[in-house]
Amino acid sequence: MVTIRDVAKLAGVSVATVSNTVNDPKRVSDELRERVLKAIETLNYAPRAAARSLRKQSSGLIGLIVADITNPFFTELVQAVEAIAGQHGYSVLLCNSDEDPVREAKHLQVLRSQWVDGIILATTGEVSLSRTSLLSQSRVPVVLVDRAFDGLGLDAVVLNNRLAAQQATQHLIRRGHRRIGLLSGPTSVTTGADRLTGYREALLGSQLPFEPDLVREAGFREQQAYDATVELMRLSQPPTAVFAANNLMAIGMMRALSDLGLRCPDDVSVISIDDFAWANVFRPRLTTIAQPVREMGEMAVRLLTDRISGSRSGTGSTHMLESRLVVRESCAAPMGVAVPLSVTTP
Amino acid sequence: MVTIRDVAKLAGVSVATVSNTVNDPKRVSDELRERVLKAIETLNYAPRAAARSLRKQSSGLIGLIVADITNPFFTELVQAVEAIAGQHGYSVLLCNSDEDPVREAKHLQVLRSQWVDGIILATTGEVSLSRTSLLSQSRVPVVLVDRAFDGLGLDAVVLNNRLAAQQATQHLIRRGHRRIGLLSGPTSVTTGADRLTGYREALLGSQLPFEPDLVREAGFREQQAYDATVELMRLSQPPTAVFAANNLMAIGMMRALSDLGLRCPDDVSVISIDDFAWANVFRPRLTTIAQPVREMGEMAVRLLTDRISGSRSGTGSTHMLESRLVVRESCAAPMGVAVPLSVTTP
DNA sequence: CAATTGGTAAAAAACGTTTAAAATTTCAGC
DNA sequence: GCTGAAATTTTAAACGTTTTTTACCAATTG
Repeated sequence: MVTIRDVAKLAGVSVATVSNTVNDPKRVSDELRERVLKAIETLNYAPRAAARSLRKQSSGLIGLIVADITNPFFTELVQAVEAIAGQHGYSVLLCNSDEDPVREAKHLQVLRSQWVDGIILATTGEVSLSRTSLLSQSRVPVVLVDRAFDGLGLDAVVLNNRLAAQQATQHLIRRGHRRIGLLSGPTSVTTGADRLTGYREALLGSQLPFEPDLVREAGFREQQAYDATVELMRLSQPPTAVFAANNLMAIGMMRALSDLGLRCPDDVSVISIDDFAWANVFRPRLTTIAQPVREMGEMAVRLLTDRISGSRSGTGSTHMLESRLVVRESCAAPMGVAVPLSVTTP
Repeated sequence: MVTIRDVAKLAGVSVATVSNTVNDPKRVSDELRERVLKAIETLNYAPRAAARSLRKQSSGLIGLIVADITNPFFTELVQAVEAIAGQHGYSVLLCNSDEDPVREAKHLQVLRSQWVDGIILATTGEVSLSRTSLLSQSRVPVVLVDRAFDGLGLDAVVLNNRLAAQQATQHLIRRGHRRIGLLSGPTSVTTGADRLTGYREALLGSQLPFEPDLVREAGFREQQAYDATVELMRLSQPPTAVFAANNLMAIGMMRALSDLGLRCPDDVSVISIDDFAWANVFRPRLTTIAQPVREMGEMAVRLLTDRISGSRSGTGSTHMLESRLVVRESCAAPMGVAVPLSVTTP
């Protein structure tokens, strides 16, 4: 184990000089800096983060808690956050709550004792538990991502979920659909509730009735969406199109349709929120509402580092990013309905 | 900021007693322990990891470096490692090298200065650079995963890649194929080289000729596989089946086939290494060779914690896990060839 | 009854840095 | 050459734990 003392001894200077050459090289004369650098090189010295952060009262770590790392949305978020945090000189401590509020709370405890400099949190939404530990825990800056909640004055970066859901629903309406199903997320989390709202607003805007029977809560999960799709399609009057509120549910739905012997988009059209790299390897290629995932990660990191540096303070605000419609092949006109010309070449 | 001193003061004991009740409760009398615990509770005290690890010479952190986190194989590996490391009381510092040896080396530097207790490394294979920094860096235990390399005596947990490639190739052969293409990974990494070897062995075992023209190096990347597929299919005698050496290349291939107007499995059969959650949402559902990803993560963590605790020592060894054939729909008999009965109902 | 033992608690010494304060050197201006 | 200021370097004091050493007290033993 090579410490700063060893370097100092070899270079024939004090430890303070070594520390200075590492942290603020211009404070030390050319000659000594030269000697110190050489000593560091030959000893292959690296300062010990634990000692440094003890003294500096900051760890150089940020915590990232995601709800489900196997969800491509979060995977891409993790990728972006890790890359951008790295550019800012931070390493990231990754936590995966697996949609479990208890695990989320535990992770928060760990992050607290690690004294991370900040936390980016995609909460499970069951905030009762985590909220308290969040609050009680010292002044660690927290930025929410994907899923917001009010009342704590935290910064948040989220999709404009209402508009996104409107976009999706309107796309189906423009294609001529009148009975549009919804695979909804849990309304206890903002992403679930807002997307439901957007769906209703779109219907309303086109003077279409809202039929509760066509809406199924499937918890953002694939298997639940599979089951819900089966139910929907067995209605006496099944929907001619379905809007899935996230990627996992879209996949569950596709699987169900295929097992039911229904063809997409011939028998039923599908659109969903969340684009992902392989959406166009599916058959049919999925029409989706894309989220600017990378920008979300980027913004979250920037908000967080600004909080950490103190250049940002006061109560936080919610930052909304806009979605983008990606038209592929999974939406067609319902059987027997002529498609308006304007839509045939999107 | 509440420190151990504050707790000690409130409980009316020395700091040593507080430390003992936290770390080794049975060393302190019931009465004092009671008082201390209460004080900790009311102050909501959490020991500071930096101070603790400075003194204990261990950080409770393990570093995990993956080559490409958006690759579902690595995503699942990350999930497994994070979960299991958590059970062992470790948090994981996630690093994504993006198949870039330079980034990998940088990450290793960071992990070194963070003094992680151990590292799980899926190396990019370009070891020249990372190898040196690995060697020079102190005695941090390292476990390689997915991709091994010899000469450093490190523990490694990998797939039995030769056998896996044999399985894949033989499956195609049994279906009646005689001209089988290979989308290969770079032979500079073990996974690439071994899977190529397995492919050749399978051909040899069935007295089929090895035709270099049917083998394309596509760097484990989707786009390169796309291009390679186009080339393959434009040969005067194109293959009737192709074995893609990983998931990403299988996807690139499917995309290319579709763009070429070729149907799978009617015109060309496809099999690949790496199963993933959505392989059966693709059309056709992909026949794959599944890796026991979760077990690999589990074993890697166990090897690492054993090294850390010192219960394992000496030069490391390579642990091979076996693959499993998952038959779905992407492999059929070549046109005009009768399929042996034994394979029609796999 | 003195001496030893055993158990519990407190005091104090690390751990390896950074940084404020003190000391030394350098150097310009007179 | 002297003075004071500026630049550079060193000394020493933190940072918050854990752990070794020391102190204390009671009980047991010779």
